[in-house]
Amino acid sequence: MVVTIKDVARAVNVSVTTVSRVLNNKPDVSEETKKKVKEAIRTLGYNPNNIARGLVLRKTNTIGLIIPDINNPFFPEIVKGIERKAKEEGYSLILYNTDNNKEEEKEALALLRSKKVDGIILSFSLENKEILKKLEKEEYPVVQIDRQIRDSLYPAVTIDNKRSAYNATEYLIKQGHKEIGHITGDLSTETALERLKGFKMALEKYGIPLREEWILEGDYSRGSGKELMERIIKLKHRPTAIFFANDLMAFGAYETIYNYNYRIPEDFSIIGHDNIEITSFVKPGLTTMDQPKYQLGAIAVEKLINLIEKKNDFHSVILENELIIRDSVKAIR
Amino acid sequence: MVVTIKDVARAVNVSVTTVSRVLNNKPDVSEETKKKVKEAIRTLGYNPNNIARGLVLRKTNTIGLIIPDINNPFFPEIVKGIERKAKEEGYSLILYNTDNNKEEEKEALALLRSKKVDGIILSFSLENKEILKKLEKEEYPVVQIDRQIRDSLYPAVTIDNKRSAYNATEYLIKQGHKEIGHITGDLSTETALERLKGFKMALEKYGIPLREEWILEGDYSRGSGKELMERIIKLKHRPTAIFFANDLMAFGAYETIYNYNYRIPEDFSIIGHDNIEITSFVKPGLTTMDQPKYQLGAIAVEKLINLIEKKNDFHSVILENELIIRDSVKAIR
DNA sequence: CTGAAAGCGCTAACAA
DNA sequence: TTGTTAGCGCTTTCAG
Repeated sequence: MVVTIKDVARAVNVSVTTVSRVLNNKPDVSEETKKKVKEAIRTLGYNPNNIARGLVLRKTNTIGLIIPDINNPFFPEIVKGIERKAKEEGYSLILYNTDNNKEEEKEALALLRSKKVDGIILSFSLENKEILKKLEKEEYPVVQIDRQIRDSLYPAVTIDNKRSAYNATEYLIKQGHKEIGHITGDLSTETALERLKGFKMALEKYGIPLREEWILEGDYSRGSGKELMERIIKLKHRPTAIFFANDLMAFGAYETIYNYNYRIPEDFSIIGHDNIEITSFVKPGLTTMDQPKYQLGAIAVEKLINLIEKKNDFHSVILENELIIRDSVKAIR
Repeated sequence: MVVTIKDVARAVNVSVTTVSRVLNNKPDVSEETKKKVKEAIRTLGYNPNNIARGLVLRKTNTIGLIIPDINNPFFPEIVKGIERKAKEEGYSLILYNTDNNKEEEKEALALLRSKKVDGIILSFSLENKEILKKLEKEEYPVVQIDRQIRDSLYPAVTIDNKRSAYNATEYLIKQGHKEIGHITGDLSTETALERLKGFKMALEKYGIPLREEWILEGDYSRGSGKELMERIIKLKHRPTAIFFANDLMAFGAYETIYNYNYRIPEDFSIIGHDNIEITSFVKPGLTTMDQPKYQLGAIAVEKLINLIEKKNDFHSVILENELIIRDSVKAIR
């Protein structure tokens, strides 16, 4: 049988209130009883039932996390930042993986709510923006991470994706490329949309014509990078450089390129996005836009806790990110 | 204000009991009231409070997961298997990352228990075996994954690590290598110990002398692989092949080897362990022992649920795993 | 088919 | 400094 607060009260011959008081370090309890209670707690091996406590306090000290794909190396680092910070602040983490499925997103949300998590950090696709609107009305604490839905008032913790894509593309241009393609992310995410915009902006800025057949929609998966790269290789007229909306797709492209016996960067210059760890130990090293992943996670937790504590901090935060130059882009004249 | 079961009861003018009954699909409630109740639930936007339910039912439908490092690509796949299967079975997942810290392991356990999770899946270091013994006495449902503590009665879901290491080493030998090193994992884990045993067994079986200076203890991190490879390179007499206890350390070694301008596999043959996704897109592709990661996770959930449901299934399961041959091992005569 | 009452383990006024 | 009481939102006897 599991030991409850009653058992320890009985053991020491005090009321449960008193035990509760020492449990929560409240004042107004004599040193002596405090000592006795603590003793009993230890000998009985009492472990407080946080779920009962949660019921009365309306606080579970748990936050929910909904992410698209824990298998995409971009996310584990974010998760780590979230987990670490959350633990530090006394929160546990309930994790849901949606596989980019809109229905799963909804379900996860409902589940998390019925578990009465104190707040939720999520990375949603645009299709579920209505749901966020509803949550807003209830003032349910939510912070968006990586993927922002702009219609929502909920704060987001992201980088400036448009600018980041602009910088990536500009780098290609400054290396002398004039024929540049872009494999986008899943265009039902704001992130992919923004990166596409940034890409186009850069082309326009430098007066480089945009060719629709060089802009292909991927879904952030390695497989889609692989496939789409094949489409590009089969084109009669091919770009000399390609900006991939994430590193994983870029690696998919590596495979295809090698399969066709082409070389990087001699035949195709490749630039990625996210700077996931493996970019550095692939050959050639992938030039990419870094993202402060761990920080993204940690800051999201801070923002969420502010919301939970009614500090009404609805400002989004945009973190700086920089270009990491490695060896996958060739300078041409 | 959040809407409770009382609110819907009041709205339909029935008792909370009745509402509870339709919530849980119990019989003995007329079609008509059922309809009305459901209607009210929808219009009021009622979301059951699972935490209150958990209090009375003594069941949270939540399981805890304690893993060493979500950033090590080996784990996200496991987590995915766990998350998926858990969701399928109606459970949520609380995640704790320990960074291989023994104290964090303990804390996570205590926290999870006070959150009254129905069971726990964990990957622990040997140092905490006493704690597991204690849990056993309380019949707390626990399943071990990847890392097994043999003193514990709790079932483990793993591969046969000794055999796996044996096979890896044997492969090296059959490719003609006679001077073979081994970078172990953190030797406070059973997994690393077993792999070391398997390595030694293979050498012995084939009458190959074991050289202590070629056996170095790592900690499963890329950094340690990098460092230890450097130690090996600085040796006067160097092995021609090295078995790394996991792929991540092998990749660390790749770096060092390239930094010293050596080549793989010409100068060093490398074999890893785990077959994390990136092994295939690194050059040269890393030859390694596969692990059925997703399955490991899914099966652990099954076992845990059996335990939770008192099916008293304490048998460990050992999954098959195979050698994946790529290009990091050279055949020599 | 329906409801009243008790209780899950805990905290928080309020009294004493 | 301590205890009594009520109640968090729900399920479950037990009666009707």
